[in-house]
Amino acid sequence: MPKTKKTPSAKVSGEKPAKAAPKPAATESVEAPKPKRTAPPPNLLRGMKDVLPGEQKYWSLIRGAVESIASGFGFERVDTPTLEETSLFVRGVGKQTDIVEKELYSFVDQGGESMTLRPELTAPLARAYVNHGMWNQPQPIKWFTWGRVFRHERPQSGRYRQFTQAGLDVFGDRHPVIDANLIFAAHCLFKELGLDALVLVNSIGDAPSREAYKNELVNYYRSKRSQICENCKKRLQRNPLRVLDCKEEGCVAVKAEAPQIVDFLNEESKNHFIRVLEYLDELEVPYQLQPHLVRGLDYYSHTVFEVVLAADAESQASQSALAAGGRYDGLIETLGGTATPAVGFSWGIERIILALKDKSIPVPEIHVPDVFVAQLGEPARRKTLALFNALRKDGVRVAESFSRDALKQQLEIANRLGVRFTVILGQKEVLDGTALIRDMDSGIQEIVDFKKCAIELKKKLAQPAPPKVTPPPPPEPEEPLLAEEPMKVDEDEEEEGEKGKKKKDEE
RNA sequence: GCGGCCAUCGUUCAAUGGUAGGACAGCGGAUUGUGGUUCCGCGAACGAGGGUUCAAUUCCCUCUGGCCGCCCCA
Repeated sequence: MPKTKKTPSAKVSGEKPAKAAPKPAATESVEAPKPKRTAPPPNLLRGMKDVLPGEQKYWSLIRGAVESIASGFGFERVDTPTLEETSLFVRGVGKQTDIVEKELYSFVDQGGESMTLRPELTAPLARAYVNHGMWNQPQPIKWFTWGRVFRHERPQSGRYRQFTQAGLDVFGDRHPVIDANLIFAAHCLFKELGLDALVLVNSIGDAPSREAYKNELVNYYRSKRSQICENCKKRLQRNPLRVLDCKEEGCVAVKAEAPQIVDFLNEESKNHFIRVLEYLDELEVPYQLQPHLVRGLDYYSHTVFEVVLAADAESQASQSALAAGGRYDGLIETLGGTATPAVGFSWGIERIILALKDKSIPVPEIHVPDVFVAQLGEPARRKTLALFNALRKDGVRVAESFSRDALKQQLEIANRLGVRFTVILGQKEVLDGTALIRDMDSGIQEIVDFKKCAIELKKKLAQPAPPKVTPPPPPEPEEPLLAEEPMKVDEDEEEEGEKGKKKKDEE
């Protein structure tokens, strides 16, 4: 059975048969050209992502969890503008940092002012604290914020140019218990989401301690100069702490013997750190000391931490931090406020979503309607319109397909949506002043008074849904852990399949 | 910013220097007002621009975008 019958006329005339038309249209004119695109569609900007409806369940799950943690721990929501004066980040985050040096989305507006799409949430929050004289309020100030941030980096998975952070920050309290409880809050989210997470923690002390350590570190690395990479030699001059992040073989070896900052903390800094760890023990937060953990932003002091998946703790994966933060006691003063201690962190929402997907954590669907209203015929359609709105106002999650005529299609949609009940209104029901309530699971239909329809439905919905007898089909088979299987076998098989098909076609 | 790999219907996977094929999803049918199964049909793609060629989706270059590593970071 040949798939395409070529009409002789088409062959003779040499015209392009516009695909294999089911009806022989040989005599018809074929000139109707394929509709051509007038202009290529605009592209999504590099490193940006659309969040389509299918993704929303992740966002709403995390948003809900984050909000409940924030309010549970006593944080109040604050939203700052996406756009800030460029100088805020130069002063706050630090001129020397990569974020400010090469990743800023900055531009000059029509008024000639240099402004920047915020690359992080902490500096704007600190600015708000200063601008509104928050030190006049009872301390500590505990703020929760959620927003998009922008960094012009080379995108890859877990790294976008626009991404979302949610942050918790405490201003005006230097007590170590604050640090510990905040770390606990950061970890809480992962626990609630079912992700096995681990806190990596370190202290970089106060400024004098840090200076002393930097000197010693530089001295040590200079003594090993022959063993370290070119990059690290540069780093020693520019930003010495960064050498500890280097993954070059030689540098890793040198790092193993390198002095650790804890040994350079002055009494006060050390004491603070020890007490943070004690409180973490008390809170039973799974943490790991990382003597070489440093942060890239200038404003950090004392406690610094990251939250990673327990599975990633060893692998040192570069995009593995799902949340990170620390203490920044000097920032408020740097921005012109009265010296105010502060500590905070941010969750990286996109990375958490990736982790959720990666671990195949089940995420509840959103927007699942309970009831579908179906209609047959124009009079019924009119009544359905009103019924739909009555149910909606009553708080019933209800769906429709007003424009369809065939009941069959409407039931198909109702089925796909997964509603528990479908209300059917037809010619007959309209005349009788009744409605049909169909239980989509059992297929049992009940005739009810149209006016009592809403009440009846609410009564039914109040009862718990019976457990589904047929379990949903198992999700896609797990990817084989061993991906070393040679693929050639499959190819051969497919080739044979192709041949077989061709043979059939020839017959 | 640097290096490597890649780019085909909405998704996914093919094939090809000369008509781009399947699967899934979508849409529409299988007689009057009943979904989940089945059967049939339809619409749907070579990222953009240049070059080589009689002819480019295929070869070459540039751009754009994606993935991975580095820098750095959530």
